[in-house]
Amino acid sequence: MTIYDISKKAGVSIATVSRVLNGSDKVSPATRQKVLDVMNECSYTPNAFARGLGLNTSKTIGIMCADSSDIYLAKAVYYLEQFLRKKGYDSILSCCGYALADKINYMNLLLSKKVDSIILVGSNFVASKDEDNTYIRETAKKHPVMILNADYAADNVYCCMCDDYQATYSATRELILSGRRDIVYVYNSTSFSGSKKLAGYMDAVKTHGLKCITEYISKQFEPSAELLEATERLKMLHRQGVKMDAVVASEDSLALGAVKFLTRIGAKCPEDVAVIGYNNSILAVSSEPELTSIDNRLELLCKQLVSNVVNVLDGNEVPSKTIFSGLLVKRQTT
Amino acid sequence: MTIYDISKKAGVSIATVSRVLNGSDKVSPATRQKVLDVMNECSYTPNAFARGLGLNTSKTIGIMCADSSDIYLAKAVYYLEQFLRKKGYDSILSCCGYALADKINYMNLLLSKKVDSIILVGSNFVASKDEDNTYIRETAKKHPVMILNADYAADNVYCCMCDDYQATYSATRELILSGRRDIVYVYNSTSFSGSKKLAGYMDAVKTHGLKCITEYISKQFEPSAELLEATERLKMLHRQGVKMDAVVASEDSLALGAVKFLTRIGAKCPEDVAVIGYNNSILAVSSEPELTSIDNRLELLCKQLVSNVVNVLDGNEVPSKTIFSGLLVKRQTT
DNA sequence: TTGAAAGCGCTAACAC
DNA sequence: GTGTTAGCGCTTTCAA
Repeated sequence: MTIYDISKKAGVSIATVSRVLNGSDKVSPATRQKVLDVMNECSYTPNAFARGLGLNTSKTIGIMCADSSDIYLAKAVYYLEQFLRKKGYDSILSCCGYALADKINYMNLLLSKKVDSIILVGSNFVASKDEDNTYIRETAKKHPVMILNADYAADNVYCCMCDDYQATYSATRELILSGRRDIVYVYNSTSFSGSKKLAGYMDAVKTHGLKCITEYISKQFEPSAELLEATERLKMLHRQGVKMDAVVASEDSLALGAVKFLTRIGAKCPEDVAVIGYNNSILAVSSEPELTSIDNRLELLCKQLVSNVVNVLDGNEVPSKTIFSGLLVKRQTT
Repeated sequence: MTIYDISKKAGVSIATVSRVLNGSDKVSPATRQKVLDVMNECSYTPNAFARGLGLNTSKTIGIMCADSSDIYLAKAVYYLEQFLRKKGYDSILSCCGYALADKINYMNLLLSKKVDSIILVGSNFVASKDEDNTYIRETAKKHPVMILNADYAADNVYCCMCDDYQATYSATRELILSGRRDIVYVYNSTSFSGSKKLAGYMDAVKTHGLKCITEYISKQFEPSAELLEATERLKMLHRQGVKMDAVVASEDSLALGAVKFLTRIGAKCPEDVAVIGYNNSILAVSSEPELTSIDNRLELLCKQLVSNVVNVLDGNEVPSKTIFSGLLVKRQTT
């Protein structure tokens, strides 16, 4: 069923059908209704290829993320898809892992599908060596690139992020002000936002004349493995006689690892040791005791980001960076 | 950069360029190389719209799920995307919620994008009233429909599922054989797989002359809310004097609710009460004690499903149903 | 082995 | 308000 069939049945030209299709106001109500009726009757749907071929736009946005099964990224993808759809855009998802070569590869694939823009979900897309970001700049020459949770300055690149530095700084400071002195920081990422969080912790601790105790746990495929690893590492620290009365973690899963560690050694949380996680995910609530966690406003970020893409594509002026503050959600571990 | 530009630069016709593009063997090696060189030099990528317009196929699969932020569904989407990409297909994601009207709506949107097939993730797509499944049958007339975790028999519909009935039956029976007598079942879904699980529990309990104690918790937007609700419900049951020495749950989150309940009332797990969850998600490991959980072989299911779509699209014969057995992963709560 | 040309379904500029 | 027509970039007969 094509525009030609409809035009024939309705006794009008294909141009008129097209006008009705695109809501042009240069069609008389009577004609419009006639065409609409025929369309309905035939349950006609326009062919996206033909339209795309002419317009060179697909009303489709490419979403790239390393791993959409990660609780946090999954939530981001979900919000993005929802908001985009409300604005009339479809989303093509591409999970590209953490390797640069794959990122480039998958990005090209997406581009060949004629997406109107690309959203990079997660700070792992921005490398510290700037030459590794060439693929972003290249793509941005043709299509706007939106980045969630990373800071990258380049033409036609727009970032939405949470102030992870400030959030971690404040949370750590709050622990200190409530009398904690030996605060361990457990983290699993050195990405842009990863290092911001780390810096927030370090500055807070140093400013108050305390010392940094950090444990780095390398990224593993299963987050549950990282959780268990965190438990083990803290146990080791404990065995070595390292004192601690608080743990701040860069992810809820790691914070749960800390809670598990405390249970294992029979320490009380929060009386003996306080724990703060990050992301305010379901893990925070599932824990016993429930986890105090930093909420980095994912929904807000996604909403803003989508509003930004749409604006950019409509040719409007859009800020190159949008920054929200994090929120400390207090529960039982502090 | 189009096929015309390339043909001009290479001094051949567009037909030849097209042949090279599609790996036809009716091109002389010399010509092929010449064309390939020009393509490389210009870093040419074919236009997906133009190709799609001619061929009426997009090498793209539509993935529909109610909510991709659900831990389980997110994982499924992830696996599907990965496996599809390996086979050269892209995925358009569509999160359509639980309302029938939206399902239909979003499915039409996907179809207008000319996806080659549609994958329905989760048994909530199959309604018990068969008239509500008309949209599936209609779509299947034109495109193969693949369903993950539900059983629906119709032309051109292919299902991959886990034997949820058997898995729950076996798990419950194992509890009974180890001496448990008062087994509570907590669930939050009456979808196809939801009712299979329920039936598995009920049959196991009845077969052994024990009585059913079930608690239904209605679906809520935040899984953490369901978790807390489970805790409350069990507390109420407990206050009413209902005896229980085991809890089987239809989801890990609900099982964690049970664990939380036990902690709250000071009961020991598994000594006083055993707990079994479902999905073997990260929640199972994050819990303290760690949760025994039924693994419903998601990765395997997704792999099989993708292999099935590809085969159907290639015109090969494919079984209409593929069923895997669940796996009880024993941890500390039993 | 190669080329010419028709056609896929739609949009938009232009003419009436 | 409505119709005619020229593309958009590719695949695929059909001829050569």
